[in-house]
Amino acid sequence: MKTLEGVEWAVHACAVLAGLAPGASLNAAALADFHRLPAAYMAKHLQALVRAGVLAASRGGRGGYRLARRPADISLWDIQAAIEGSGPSFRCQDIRREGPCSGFGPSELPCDIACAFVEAEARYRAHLKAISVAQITRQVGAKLGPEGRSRFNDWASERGAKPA
Amino acid sequence: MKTLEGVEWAVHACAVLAGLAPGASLNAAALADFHRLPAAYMAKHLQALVRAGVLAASRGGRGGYRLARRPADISLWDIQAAIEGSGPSFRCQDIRREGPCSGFGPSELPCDIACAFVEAEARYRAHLKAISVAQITRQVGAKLGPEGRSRFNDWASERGAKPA
DNA sequence: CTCAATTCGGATAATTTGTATCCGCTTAAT
DNA sequence: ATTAAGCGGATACAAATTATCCGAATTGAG
Repeated sequence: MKTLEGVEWAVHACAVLAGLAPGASLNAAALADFHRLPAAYMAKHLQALVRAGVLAASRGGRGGYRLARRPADISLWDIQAAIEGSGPSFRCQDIRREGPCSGFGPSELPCDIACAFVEAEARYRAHLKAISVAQITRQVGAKLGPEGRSRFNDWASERGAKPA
Repeated sequence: MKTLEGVEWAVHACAVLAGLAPGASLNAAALADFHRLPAAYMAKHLQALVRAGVLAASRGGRGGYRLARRPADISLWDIQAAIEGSGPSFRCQDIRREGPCSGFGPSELPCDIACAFVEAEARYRAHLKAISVAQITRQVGAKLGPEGRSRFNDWASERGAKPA
């Protein structure tokens, strides 16, 4: 039950993109460098976000990554699912089917233990689904203050992306 | 974000113990054999449950594991925490501290991204905390039916544990 | 009271998973 | 044509998970 650190990277990357002008893009090297992360590995996560439909990529000179839809329509769950997969965390092995009591009671009925964990996960996901990248970017931007936001815009311009 | 399979084993083991007479115990070999699981590895998980105060162990001949408190007072979260630890799943690396915008805004304030994930985890845990081993055992027992419950009691007796 | 059987407990090995990098290929702008 | 950039696969490396073994402690019988 550990969240992969790639999820943290991916959310931060999406938050940066959401802080640019709508439709603006940055390449993998820039997104990695903003947080001083290894570019090669960050690129792999960005590819996963593209496969999941969270980001869109443009190849060739002056290419890069941009959000595939509006920041308000991208949830934290979308990002986590892109990196870790959307399958259940609790994978019921149905060990109840083995042993002296197997065969008693309808085996079609779901395992009560698995149900409990699946429901708990549903609540986890529901909370992340309710939080958008737009919200995150707004909160982070507010904490940065005017000077920090200005610094961010300068950085984006240097990297060839149009600031918000 | 994968739940360790040991959690499933541990919950099933606790559910079995909760189906016995109050205070009755079973050894690691018996608890593993009930679901046809490797005894040596099951024993390791049972030890973790003891360290967490969920189970109590007795050594020597006729020893074994028993619930450390009433089934109604043991939650699924207690068991998961015993196996996986109670620390947060999302471990914020504070990567926001690096890069061109570091130092802007009060660094003492928590990272909004980490907060969102921590809150989602809290909802996950809250649901598991609300479900007791007693509930699980009741549901599983109901599904087993009279014949299945009788089979379970016979098995427990063979293994030297007093049935409920 | 000793001895042997039993059982837990910690240390140890094997396997899988996650982390990270590199290279060839395709694509697009200049 | 040349350069910039993403894409996918192959490949090391590190860490966590899975699994097993052997010693220490306890009980009960003789």
